[in-house]
Amino acid sequence: METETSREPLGTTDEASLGSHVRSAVGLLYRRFRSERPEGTLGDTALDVLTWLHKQGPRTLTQLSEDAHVAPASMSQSVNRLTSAGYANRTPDPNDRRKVLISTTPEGAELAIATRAQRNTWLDGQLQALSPEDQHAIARACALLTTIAGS
Amino acid sequence: METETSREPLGTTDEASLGSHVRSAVGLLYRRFRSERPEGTLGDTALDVLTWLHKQGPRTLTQLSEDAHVAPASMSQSVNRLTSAGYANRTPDPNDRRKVLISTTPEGAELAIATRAQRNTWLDGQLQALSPEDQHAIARACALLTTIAGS
DNA sequence: GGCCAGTCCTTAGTATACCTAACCACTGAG
DNA sequence: CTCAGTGGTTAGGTATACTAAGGACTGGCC
Repeated sequence: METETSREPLGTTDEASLGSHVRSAVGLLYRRFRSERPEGTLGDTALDVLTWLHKQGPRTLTQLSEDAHVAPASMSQSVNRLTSAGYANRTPDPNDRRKVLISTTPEGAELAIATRAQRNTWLDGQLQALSPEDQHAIARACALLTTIAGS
Repeated sequence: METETSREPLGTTDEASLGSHVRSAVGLLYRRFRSERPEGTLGDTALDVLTWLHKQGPRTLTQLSEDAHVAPASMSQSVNRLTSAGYANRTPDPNDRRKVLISTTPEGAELAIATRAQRNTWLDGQLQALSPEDQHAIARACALLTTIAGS
């Protein structure tokens, strides 16, 4: 199975490094995912936030902004959209009232699950058509790249 | 869902499908890449366009919009930014004057190469620290996912 | 007690990038 | 020459991000 290695062994080709491929693939996928989004629904960031909250429980705004790699002010806006749509709540932290704990409402949790499932239908279908080895490669790449993104 | 390969090392929960992991990794990487962007420079889309033009030669606006999976109107705006910055030209197609051929200027081509190299420094550094197998997995995943995104 | 630096969050203003809808400009068929 | 279809553009709106500026609270120090 050296067929793929011969294509891109990192840095052999002039400018087409592995990083370039990763970057363009990410851009393409991101736009593709966005185009799947039905109108009138939450954006990708807002939905991600909802999912994190659902999985990890209440988080402070700063924690969320670090999770998403965005500035706190940006996250505050995203949370605004969620709260004004009734999908999340802000609760002052009783121990440190500078902090605000953000949590999902029941509707928010439900929406997070439902929307993710719906949006992943197409992608999962495509992925399941791949060979187990290919799926494994993708799973591995995701884990690796997630780590890199968080570093 | 239960028929997934048992070596799935990612989430243990049933809802954490491979598609979910791909999606969240893509979102994370996208935001990470964006945060690397120095201010006053071109956005990701504009830069991608410049790179495609450099590699493939002149393209019509509709072709570009299909490449990027965006609406023609959106691409028109992105091209506007490029042309007003002097990095691309619009040329009416002599055979069909409804069409507009978009091409890079020399400055645009140069910028595309330079900026990509600069932006990929960090990512390539991270990637080269990985084992060859991991790099291979990522290269394979990129190829697979690029195909999926384009389908 | 009261002051003050630092932390956490918010609001305001700006920019990128995407969308739909509406609208020209041109082509090719009749 | 009219008209339907194609290719592009502009207008208006949304989502997301940033920086800058400020309010609210905490904890240490006088």
